[in-house]
Amino acid sequence: MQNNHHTVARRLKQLRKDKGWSLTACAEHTGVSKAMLGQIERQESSPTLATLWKLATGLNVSLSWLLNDEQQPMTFDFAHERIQVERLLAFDPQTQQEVYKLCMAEGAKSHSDAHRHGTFEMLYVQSGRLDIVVGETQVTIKAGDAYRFDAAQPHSYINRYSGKTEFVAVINYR
Amino acid sequence: MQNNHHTVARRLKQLRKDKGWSLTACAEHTGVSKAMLGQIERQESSPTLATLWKLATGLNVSLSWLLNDEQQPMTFDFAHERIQVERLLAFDPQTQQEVYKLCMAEGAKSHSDAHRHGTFEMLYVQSGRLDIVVGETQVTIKAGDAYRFDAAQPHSYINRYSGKTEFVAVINYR
DNA sequence: TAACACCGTGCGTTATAACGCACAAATTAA
DNA sequence: TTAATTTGTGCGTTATAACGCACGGTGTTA
Repeated sequence: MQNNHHTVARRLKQLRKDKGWSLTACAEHTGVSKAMLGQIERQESSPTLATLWKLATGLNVSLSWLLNDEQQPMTFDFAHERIQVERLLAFDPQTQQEVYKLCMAEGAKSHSDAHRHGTFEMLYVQSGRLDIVVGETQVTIKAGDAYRFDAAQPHSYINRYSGKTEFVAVINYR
Repeated sequence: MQNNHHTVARRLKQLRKDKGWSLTACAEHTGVSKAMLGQIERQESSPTLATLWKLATGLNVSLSWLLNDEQQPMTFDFAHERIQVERLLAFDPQTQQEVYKLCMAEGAKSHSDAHRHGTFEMLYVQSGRLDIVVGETQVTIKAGDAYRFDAAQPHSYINRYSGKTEFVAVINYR
């Protein structure tokens, strides 16, 4: 049984618990039989797409979310006193997104290892300039501009310019 | 048969065509039988999660992508001369995201109808203040703050404050 | 032209998803 | 405390997913 069955089981159990639904109540809301819900939670059966769709709509979640592994929130290296990090929006399992605002002093540099496949970042530079190095690619973003890249590669933020740089990092996990 | 079956069928056909694979070749790569592949493409059967997983891995795509409809880019109402819109990042099919920067003059208001289920927006206010009305909920965001909401509900942006408001809108489609 | 290879479809068979129902255990109500 | 209700599991039945295989159609080659 692949990871996805495990994920669906975990998600279903959690959602049921959150809503305070018994298998019977959940069956009424989703249109999937109580016995089948039990089988899914115990990973004793591989649900069809039609059944998965019933689950997603009855539980009011997206199929993607129901099938995907929970991602670990990204952690910035907070040890740099020349880099200030403020979390604007916490990681949300529903949207698989988190948002940070960073302020990098002149000369500051921050490196991130590759994240899980499918993760991407969108940066919006509010003031100053920022150099982004993604794999072998280097890009400079100036104030008012945005840049999106595949965060499943090692990447660095560098402020090689005079004065501080302020930017917003939006991270979307897949 | 729900939309998802139609989506899977379309995706499978397209991928097969792109790779130049016959049903036989595709069966060899995915471990799903030729006859079943045909059934899926003709939407004559609802594949199980195990089969979907085989497809996704054999075709080297994510499950999410295989199951989700291609989204249409959002369109802002450009008719308002009191609202300036700049597209920072175009809609990208891979990330299903697009990014805009908006500047709303004092008193300006912009309304959006509900988007497709699963769409969400993240707003970052750079300067000024902004009122967001989502369904029955109203929130005020001030400069430096971010807010995320379900864009599958009708929503409005309103600048009820003196002076202009500048903010970034990040739209993620599901 | 005939022979061959490949293609997608449909059929019958097997495996399993999905169900309704009964039941034991757990929980709640009197 | 007992009785009533609810809960999750397992069983047998039904429906259907998934398969191997045969077949007609198409294209290529000798």
